[in-house]
Amino acid sequence: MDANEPNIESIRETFKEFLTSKGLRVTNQRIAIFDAAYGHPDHFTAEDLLDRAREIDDSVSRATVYRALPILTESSLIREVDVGRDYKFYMANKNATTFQAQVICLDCDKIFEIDAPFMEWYGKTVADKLALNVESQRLQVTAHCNELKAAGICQRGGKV
Amino acid sequence: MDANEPNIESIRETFKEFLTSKGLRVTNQRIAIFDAAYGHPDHFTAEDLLDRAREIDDSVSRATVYRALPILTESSLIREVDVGRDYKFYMANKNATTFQAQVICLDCDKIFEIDAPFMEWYGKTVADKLALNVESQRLQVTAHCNELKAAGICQRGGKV
DNA sequence: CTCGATGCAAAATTTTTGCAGTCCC
DNA sequence: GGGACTGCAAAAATTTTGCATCGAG
Repeated sequence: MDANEPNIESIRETFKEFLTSKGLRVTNQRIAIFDAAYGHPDHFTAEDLLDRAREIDDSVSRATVYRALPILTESSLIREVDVGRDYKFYMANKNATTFQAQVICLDCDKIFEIDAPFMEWYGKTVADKLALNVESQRLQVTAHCNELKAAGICQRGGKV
Repeated sequence: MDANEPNIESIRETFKEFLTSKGLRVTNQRIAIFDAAYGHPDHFTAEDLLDRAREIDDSVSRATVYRALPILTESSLIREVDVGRDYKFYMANKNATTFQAQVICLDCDKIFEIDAPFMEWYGKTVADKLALNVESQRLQVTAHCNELKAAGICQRGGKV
């Protein structure tokens, strides 16, 4: 945790303002889902989120989680991370200023976020060359970390 | 179609040899599925492939298609292209020598393959810096082609 | 009050699997 | 002839949807 990142209370207010500005209602369930998402330090699935949200408000249903996820994504407060599994991952959009790529470890099955600032250049290049309006980009690396695995520490700490 | 690309007959033989070398059997269904895949000029889904394979051999079942896809992928004769939809795409692995990225057009909903040779450098960089064995990489750009759309020709020809 | 939001359960969708019969080698 | 392969249908697994009810504004 970074000491100078905005605290959850102020981000929660931002979320409420986002809902109101879109003409959506501020419900207990939506707040519980937001809190669950922001309390999660890692990537999470819809099902993970449901479990956590229910610890906060046990009336939260699966359907509501699935209906809240696009809203949270649109607000940019969470980010969808699709690494090609059957289900999608999400994560709280903590203050990352540069493009994030994912490293998916085939040994420990974890997803790590790494900076890939050159992707901003790449997006511009593609946009110019092909006359496109780039909407989003995705860069993923699937890899083995054999040495680490051998040492029993495939599980890397926060920063890769 | 490129005139000097290997013809389907010789690639089919390669596939048969691959099956044999793996101790797998050369069945009519597998050959029909192979032919259907290689006869498809574009990206296709499992369901597309089933339809086409059934035109060749109507005994082909959905289960066999799903069971054949990993084999074809492992043989490198087809390539999996996952762009984050509910279902996966595949395509015949025609002679591409450099890394291929995908451009997904939000207007015409098509997938275009483009060369991204710098990804080979990127893979090496990641491998070195993080002590990983890179297994695969994925680079995708989602975009609008508004100008083209306005002109009614969002549908770009073969080469982007 | 009003109408958006919710919970529940059923549906939808793609992919996988169990099993009895088939056919490649 | 033996065992890998196949088709069929049921199962899995995640996400979506219809509908009656609830509750935010």
